[in-house]
Amino acid sequence: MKVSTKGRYALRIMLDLAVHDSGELVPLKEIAARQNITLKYMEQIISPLSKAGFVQSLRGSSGGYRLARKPAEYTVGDILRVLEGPLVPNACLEGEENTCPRADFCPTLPFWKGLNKVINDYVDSVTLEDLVEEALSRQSDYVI
Amino acid sequence: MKVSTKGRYALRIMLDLAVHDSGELVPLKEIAARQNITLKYMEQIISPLSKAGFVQSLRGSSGGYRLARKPAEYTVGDILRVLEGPLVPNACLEGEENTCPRADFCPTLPFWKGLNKVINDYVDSVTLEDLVEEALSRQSDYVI
DNA sequence: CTCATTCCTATGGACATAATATGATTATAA
DNA sequence: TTATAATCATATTATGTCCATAGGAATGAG
Repeated sequence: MKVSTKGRYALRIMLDLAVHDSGELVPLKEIAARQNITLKYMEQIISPLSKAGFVQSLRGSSGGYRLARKPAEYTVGDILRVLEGPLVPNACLEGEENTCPRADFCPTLPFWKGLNKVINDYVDSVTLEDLVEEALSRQSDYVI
Repeated sequence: MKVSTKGRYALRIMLDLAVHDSGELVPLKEIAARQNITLKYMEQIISPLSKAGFVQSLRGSSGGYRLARKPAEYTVGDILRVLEGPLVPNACLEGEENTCPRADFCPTLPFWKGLNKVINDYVDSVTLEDLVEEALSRQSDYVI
């Protein structure tokens, strides 16, 4: 019942990019230093975010990353799902089709659907901008 | 972000006991046959439930299990936590003390606390009795 | 070109999950 | 008492995921 480190780190990376968003590209090396995460591990985490179009990147010297949209336009759920896949508490809720043979009569299915809903409603109710405000109110030097 | 099979099976076992609660002891063999779970695996799952005082057991011939309380007196969260441990989405929320060195300034901590709250509020808002009603309304022969 | 940076892929250790298996212990029925 | 049927306790094994480390290829600016 845990979110993996990849999901949690993705959130920290996106938040770091949001807090340090000056329009300039931010090299991953800087984020790695601030967040105390190894560069090589961060590359694996930001790659899916880039492929999903959540960040813009430029290779080569003086390259780096920057947010593709405004912080208010990302929900935390959006970000977590890129790294975690669907945030479902039970495999029977995954996929379009009901593959579980018990679906038609399973008495616990409504419970799992309800849990799924409260989780996803919540993570989609918080935006990256909310976290930015939280970060600014908590620490003056923006070192997250 | 998944509940393990042990947690899900625990719920099905408790529900089976609730639906077939006639005051008599129910041998695990019967539940295993109805739920299509191997007896040996079920033994591992019901053992913590028994130690937690959720079910009463009697050994020997014509022994078995029975609920220790009324179905309305168990929340689904109670049952899941016996098998899963605390239902927290992030390790930093576990334990009494704040062991995470980032806790004092971490800008994502309030988000995780909020997620933790909606999850636990929900799982504790549904009781075993609610599932019994769901089961009876879904299938006439009570074979869950 | 040269250097910094993104991008791609592979590898491995640690740990958890999901079973399966074997047998010991206990209590009831006959 | 004896056989039976159930709980209880460990151990083993396969499988998979998580968390990271690593090496190198491609790219772009100066």
